[in-house]
Amino acid sequence: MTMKTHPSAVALEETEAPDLPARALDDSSESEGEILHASIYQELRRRLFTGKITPGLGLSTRVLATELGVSQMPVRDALSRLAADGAIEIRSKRRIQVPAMTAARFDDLLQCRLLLEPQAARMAMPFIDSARLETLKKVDAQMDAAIQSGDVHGYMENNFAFHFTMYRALGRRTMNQLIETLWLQFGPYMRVVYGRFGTSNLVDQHAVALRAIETGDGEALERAIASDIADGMGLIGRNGLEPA
Amino acid sequence: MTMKTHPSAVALEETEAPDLPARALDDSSESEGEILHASIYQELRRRLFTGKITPGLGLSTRVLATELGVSQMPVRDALSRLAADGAIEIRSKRRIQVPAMTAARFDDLLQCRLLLEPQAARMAMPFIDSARLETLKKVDAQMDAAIQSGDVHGYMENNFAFHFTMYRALGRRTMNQLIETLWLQFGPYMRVVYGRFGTSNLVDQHAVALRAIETGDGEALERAIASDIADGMGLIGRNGLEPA
DNA sequence: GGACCTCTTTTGTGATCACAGAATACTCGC
DNA sequence: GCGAGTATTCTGTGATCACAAAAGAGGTCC
Repeated sequence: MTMKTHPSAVALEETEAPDLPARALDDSSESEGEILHASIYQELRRRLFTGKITPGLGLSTRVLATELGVSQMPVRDALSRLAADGAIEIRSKRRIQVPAMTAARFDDLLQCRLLLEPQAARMAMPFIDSARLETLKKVDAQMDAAIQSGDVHGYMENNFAFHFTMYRALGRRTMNQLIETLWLQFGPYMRVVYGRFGTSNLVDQHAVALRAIETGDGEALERAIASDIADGMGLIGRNGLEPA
Repeated sequence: MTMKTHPSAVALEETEAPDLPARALDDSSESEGEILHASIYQELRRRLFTGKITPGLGLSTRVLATELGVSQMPVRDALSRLAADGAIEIRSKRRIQVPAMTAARFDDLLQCRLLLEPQAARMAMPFIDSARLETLKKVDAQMDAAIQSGDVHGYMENNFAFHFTMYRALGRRTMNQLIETLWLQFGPYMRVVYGRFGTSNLVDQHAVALRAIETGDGEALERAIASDIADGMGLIGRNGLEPA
């Protein structure tokens, strides 16, 4: 409706989680700020990672387009990519939505996370310099604060930042891509569960991980991340999932 | 150029590897034959899996569109999805191409494969019924024949069929998605290497895997798949990669 | 008063057009 | 003959239009 040629100014925030000091190497940055559909893709990813988009929520190309001030086209492109990631479901001529979580899918995601992330953390450890370690500590502190105050969104953002600050220290593009795919899929669901049950039951395995990094104990880090995943998602699994 | 309204008939072959008797459960089938861009997505995936699209090859929306008899739009959608999978690179206003393989990326892919596929095979083993086992044997025989006759394309198709007949027996959508992402990325490259060095050096670890399945030895199957991956890609790695 | 049918609205999908930038081909000058 | 600069072609990107199908709302009939 009445937006002729290239609106140019799109109110998109940064493509990453907030206050990550230096974006990790590799990463699909380059100069994507100029390409509209790429910006929108990153923006929607961010919303999924941090649970701003909840499952069952109906997404619409036109609605998103007007909301972001662009035409359908770049939104379509972005949604296509997200569909390829498995983050959203585009059912033919019907509605676009975040797929519902089932017990089977949850187990699937959990297993994949346990297969990839502990190993990724262990491999990344040698590349975590003091700067990154400081970042991790700061993020962890912010996450603790969020847990204390019951700030679900803050918790998820900092949890995301913590994990990917580690993984991205390793330059492995494909491995990060796989892990991101997983987060894209369970992110929306975690938000729902945390919103329903609060963050008070969350235990902070990150402290153990930090100690492991400081002492250079790769195996301990691997175990800590595995526990972190199993604990967090185990809590969700018990509470949030109806028997499928 | 002169193709007005919906050409309808698109010369797309099946979305899967050829002569897989029953398409595995789960799988993104539904009724996607009707959606154009989904068909094209599957077609391009097939070409990537089996190495029909080689790295460095320039892809163009318009060229592909006219080749397939459709407009740019569905091709664009399909390419967007493939870009999300990491299978192709869309560099802004430049050209779309299959990313070049580097030693680092190769190691990355290899490591990811070793992390996921042996486990996937092991978990899938209980679900490999006699029908699937027969399929595996047949595919393996065809693969051997392809190796003997130096038929690179036949080898790759049957190798693909062998692995995914196993993985898809397990219904894990996300895990399969991750593995498919990996194959999409190294598929084009394998084709080049095999084409350059022939298939004569290939050893057939599949026979060991088949025996493990028949005897119900999960650990042996896991080891066999790991060896299969390491052998095959190790051969490539030594021969095909220039020092990056 | 409730179930069924119909009409309207909204949706994703595909096609076409327009534009800016990159890559290639071509030409001119040295 | 060759290199540099220019012009043309081709590219992806974004916008707009058109259409069929699905969902929702409304009314009607029993």
